[in-house]
Amino acid sequence: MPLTLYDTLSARKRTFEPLKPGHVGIYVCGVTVYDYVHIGHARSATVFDVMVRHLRESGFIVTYVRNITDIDDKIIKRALESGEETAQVAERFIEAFRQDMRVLNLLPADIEPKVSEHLQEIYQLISELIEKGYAYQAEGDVYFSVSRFPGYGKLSHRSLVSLATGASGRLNDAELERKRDPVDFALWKGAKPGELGWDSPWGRGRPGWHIECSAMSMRYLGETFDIHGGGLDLVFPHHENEIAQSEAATGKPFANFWVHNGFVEVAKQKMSKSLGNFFTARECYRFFEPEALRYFALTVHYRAPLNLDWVVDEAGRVTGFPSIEEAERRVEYIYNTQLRLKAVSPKRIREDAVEIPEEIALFPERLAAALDDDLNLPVALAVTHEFLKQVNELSEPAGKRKIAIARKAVEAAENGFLVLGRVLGLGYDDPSRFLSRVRERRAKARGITPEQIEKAIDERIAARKKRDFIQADAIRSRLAENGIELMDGPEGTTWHIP
RNA sequence: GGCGCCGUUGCCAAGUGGUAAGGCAGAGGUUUGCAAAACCUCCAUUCAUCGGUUCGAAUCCGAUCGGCGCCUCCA
Repeated sequence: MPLTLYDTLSARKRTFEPLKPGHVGIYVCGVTVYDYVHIGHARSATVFDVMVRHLRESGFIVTYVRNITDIDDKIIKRALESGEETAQVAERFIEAFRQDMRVLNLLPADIEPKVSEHLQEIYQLISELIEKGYAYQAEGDVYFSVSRFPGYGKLSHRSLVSLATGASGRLNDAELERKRDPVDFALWKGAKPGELGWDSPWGRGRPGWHIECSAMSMRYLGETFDIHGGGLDLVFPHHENEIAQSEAATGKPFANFWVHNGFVEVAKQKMSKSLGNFFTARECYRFFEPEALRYFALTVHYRAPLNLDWVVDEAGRVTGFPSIEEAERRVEYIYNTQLRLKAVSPKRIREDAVEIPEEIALFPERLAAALDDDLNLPVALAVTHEFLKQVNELSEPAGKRKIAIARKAVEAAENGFLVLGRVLGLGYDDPSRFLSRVRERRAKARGITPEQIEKAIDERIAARKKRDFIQADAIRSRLAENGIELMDGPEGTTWHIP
């Protein structure tokens, strides 16, 4: 079944068809590198990561471009504050950005263009717009003349009239004076003496905010490409302006599909840097695994708001994120299920048995079907859960259920885990390593060392051997008081902290 | 003010014309020395409210109430 995606431009779900059969070009607006990635960026990146993974799993050859904006007023401001060079600030946060993406198991983009390396493309695009009469110089600035582009407003579905009323009164007089129309936007901003700048045909300055995405996307994906993505807050003005610039220059449609993800919300409000209500991803990892954040990002539809909650202690310090911790328990379930499958006794596996539970056999196609439906992430998790449940059913330790299971079923389950890791990017780590990392972090948070727990377990094992269950239970309840749960299995006793 | 989105069980969350997925919490059971984990069963005649269209609506239309987003830097 074909992929459908909600397209902001046409304001409806459309069947996705690539411009070039078998190939997909996708451009996602990345970040401006003046600070660390926050939970909202992580969500956005995860959504598009799953989109790319799903497209690849569906057989498309995908060119995934995610830009880095490394020339921007905020970076300049930041550099001024820290006394660094602008490029240093950018470099520092680019490195941090890449690391943050990596720990979230986000596929690297095929091309990660930086503005600072594409000035030539930007000059050329601006020149073309000036030549065609869509842009004009005003002192050292160059502006795009919005009224010259008839389609302006088609992405954000608003009229020029309504925009004009909103724009006037918000701009400073100096800027307003240079603009022929308040809604016009800068393609090139002239640098004041001493300000950071690059020499251009219009003098020293720096590119306006939107032009880089037009220049770089066209450079790598062509004048018209398949999918352009980003956060909902980029619809206007960023993407609206990109369309205007690009289509004015080429006379061709810019992107075929516009896909926008919803926000992470904090107390029902959008998480954003300007509101200051954000948590950076990296500062939260002492409370949960990055993979938990990834799972959390998949629990709601990509266009819907994702509500973040947290708890604080009396001093007002953050002590946890309940929803993400719940997501982490779900990730633990994935890994525990993997371990149970591995622990199935070979004696139970029969070559001649043929029965494969359909939740296992059909998991890959059900997952694909969920994602084909406008990337329905919660349904993808639901079918994943049904798959995992059935794998657990299959893996019930021998001794409890001595029923033979088909080798084909085991293989289908193993394949299911590969698909899960490949498409949703979940359960890709070494199960034991992941699980012990989680429980050791939780033990540490409770001020207990794994050694102390192991020691208590050894004592309990000795008591159990003597069938001294009173003593054994006493040890167990003492641990339970500290939140530690023991599991007695055929392989011995393990512990975990829920 | 303009444009747009949302309101589903105790909580989270799918479903967008054919009679309510999934998770958490809760209840019962299988298993266990007892537990935990795992699995099984149960858990919304009802989808903010009120009207309308339809054989049929959570899903379409209108009104009302409530929440949010964009219109300015923002994933």
